[in-house]
Amino acid sequence: MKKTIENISYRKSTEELAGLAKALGHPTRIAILKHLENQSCCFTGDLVDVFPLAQSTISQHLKELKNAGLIQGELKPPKIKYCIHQENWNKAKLLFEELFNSQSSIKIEKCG
Amino acid sequence: MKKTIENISYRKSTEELAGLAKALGHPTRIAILKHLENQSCCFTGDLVDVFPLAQSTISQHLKELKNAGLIQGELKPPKIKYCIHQENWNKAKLLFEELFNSQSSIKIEKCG
DNA sequence: ATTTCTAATCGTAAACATACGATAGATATT
DNA sequence: AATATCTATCGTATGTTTACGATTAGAAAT
Repeated sequence: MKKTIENISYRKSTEELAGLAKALGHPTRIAILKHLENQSCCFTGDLVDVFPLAQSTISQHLKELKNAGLIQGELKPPKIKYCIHQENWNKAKLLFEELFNSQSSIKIEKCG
Repeated sequence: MKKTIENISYRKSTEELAGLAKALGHPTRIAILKHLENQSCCFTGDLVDVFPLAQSTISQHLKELKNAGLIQGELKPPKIKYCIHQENWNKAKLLFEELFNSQSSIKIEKCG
């Protein structure tokens, strides 16, 4: 990003969808989510055993998923239990569905 | 990426989904796709008028969408007509559906 | 042949992402 | 109080992305 151009603004749903997609845009994070879907929840340590990555790296990925709202962490001292954030997960699902299903049949044919 | 670790390999569908999500992970590219859905197709030049971005930047975004397989370009000299790649679009749709719907009810409860 | 039009590519700067090890903080256990 | 455990955060190196302007390439029209 060369220019510190005043940022282009898009519709809220566009920004949201892009943000979610970005969070999903790494295989490790997809794998973590798939793991959570089977598992109902897990701890950081579990994932460190599953993936050949440093604990700090896993933690970083979890943070991104949490920032995107896709997962939530619950304190279970001394551990932290991560689960899918069901409400946001459903919202995300809807946003993707909207993208993939919204091809209007009334298309503006501008092309030759 | 500090380490030139021999790359972790994930299941094919995980890699594919992550790749697609990454391509969707920028608001400009989401907006381009939404535009294509209404429009049935468009030319690079059209998008340059719609978005306050340089022509080279738009072209770059189109390239990424093309690499991800989400759009295709058809030569209409001297222009190039871009459309949604319907077959891959449907595949992508399925992969996301699979992610969002696959929460197994038989969850392995490992958590306290 | 020259000009015009469209879009890709090149070169580049700045920002962001991904990985690591090391360290710090919070809570149990001893 | 001291120790052990778990996880987040810091600092850092390296690779990738995003933006730009300039240039190039291809086709059509003059």
